[in-house]
Amino acid sequence: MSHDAAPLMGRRERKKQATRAALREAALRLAIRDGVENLTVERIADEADIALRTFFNYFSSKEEAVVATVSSAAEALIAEFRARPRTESVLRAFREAVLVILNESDDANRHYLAVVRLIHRTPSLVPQQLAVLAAQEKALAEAIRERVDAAEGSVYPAVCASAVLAALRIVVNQWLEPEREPSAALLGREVDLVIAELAAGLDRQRS
Amino acid sequence: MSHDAAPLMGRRERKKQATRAALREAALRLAIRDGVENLTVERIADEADIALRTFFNYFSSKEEAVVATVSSAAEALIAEFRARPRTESVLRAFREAVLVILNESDDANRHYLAVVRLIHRTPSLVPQQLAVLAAQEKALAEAIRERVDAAEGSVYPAVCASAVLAALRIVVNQWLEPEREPSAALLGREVDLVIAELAAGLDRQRS
DNA sequence: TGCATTGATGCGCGTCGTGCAAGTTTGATG
DNA sequence: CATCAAACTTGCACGACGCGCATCAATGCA
Repeated sequence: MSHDAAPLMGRRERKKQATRAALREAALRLAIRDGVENLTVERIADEADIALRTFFNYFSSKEEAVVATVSSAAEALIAEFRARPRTESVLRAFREAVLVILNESDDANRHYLAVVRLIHRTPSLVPQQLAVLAAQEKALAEAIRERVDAAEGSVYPAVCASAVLAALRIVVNQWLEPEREPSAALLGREVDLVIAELAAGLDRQRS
Repeated sequence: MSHDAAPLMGRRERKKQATRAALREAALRLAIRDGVENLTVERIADEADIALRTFFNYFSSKEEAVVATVSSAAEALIAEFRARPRTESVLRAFREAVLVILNESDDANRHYLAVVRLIHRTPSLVPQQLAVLAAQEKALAEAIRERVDAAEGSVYPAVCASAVLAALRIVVNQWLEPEREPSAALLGREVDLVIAELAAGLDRQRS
């Protein structure tokens, strides 16, 4: 998406990013292979050929390293959301952003799905995932606030951001609940449905 | 609300509850006094006069013990929600349940506010809080599903539960952002506003 | 080339979290 | 009431964790 900008960062910054990425990928690979419970920081550091102590300069726990991928995905999603034309409403823009991300199917995307699957079978990672999402909620809320030009004290941006991310998370989780093909089309339909619900309002009565 | 039922639990279960409560309250007290970072499991165990090893029979980390109070509060809220008459719509019933809980102002309530304040000034606890909320989301989603008699595969209950809990969390957080009186009335008004937004739908355009 | 900044690494220490094997309390049974 | 099994508490030990600190190496700049 936005990497290897030549003189944007010097050798220093590039090496940092490389180290971080190496640790992130090593953590994910080992976590998938052996399970998070049979995973030590030392193994991750060895796999990435980084000193044990250095690991903690980048991540404060192995869980953080494993889940770091979803942070990247969320950032990409929010960037896409910001890039949508201002004529689109909030939910519309979000829907389009999700579909764009889904149809990219590059490395980041596959890594993201791998992490989500891993989290799905490793409940102990859920807190970490939620922590990452919560951090991104702030960013998304700010983007929403700008889009609708809401007042400072309004709770709408925060609530909308939270609801929308939660809805996406729920749909994705349900989507990989049974054994399914990685049918992006089906997931896209589910996204449309849930966004329609958010738009229509969440109140209901016994039918 | 529903305690000390005489022969509902034998001495065994009662002692377990007492131990758990003692640890929970000791953890909260020390965390408020010294800050979560200057807090060790050993100190908590000593304060509650429980063996260090025994602590881990109840909680797997000090954070879990500190945040355990919000779990109780959420359970009480959901129980109240379930008790609302079925003629009330989902959001209406939730609003009433929140107001009932807010106006109780018993010990549990004060403890809950204390925990929220603590989390508010201790970002490292947010993941734990979200984990607890996520666990309760399932219960609330099930309650919502029963209320509206939704189908099994529907995402509405989960999305609604998540959105509603997130909205409540956001409102409470914003409510204790500046120095305010513990004015339950003001909080009640904010709850009404945010629930009205959820009911009206979350889509918006630049005005 | 010399120098200041910043990251990488090794070391040490206190804490964490848990398996294991006792000892103790509880509730049930005859 | 005596006895027993299940469940809970506790101490012990051990590996892993997370970080402060000092040191070395790499980088960017004048």
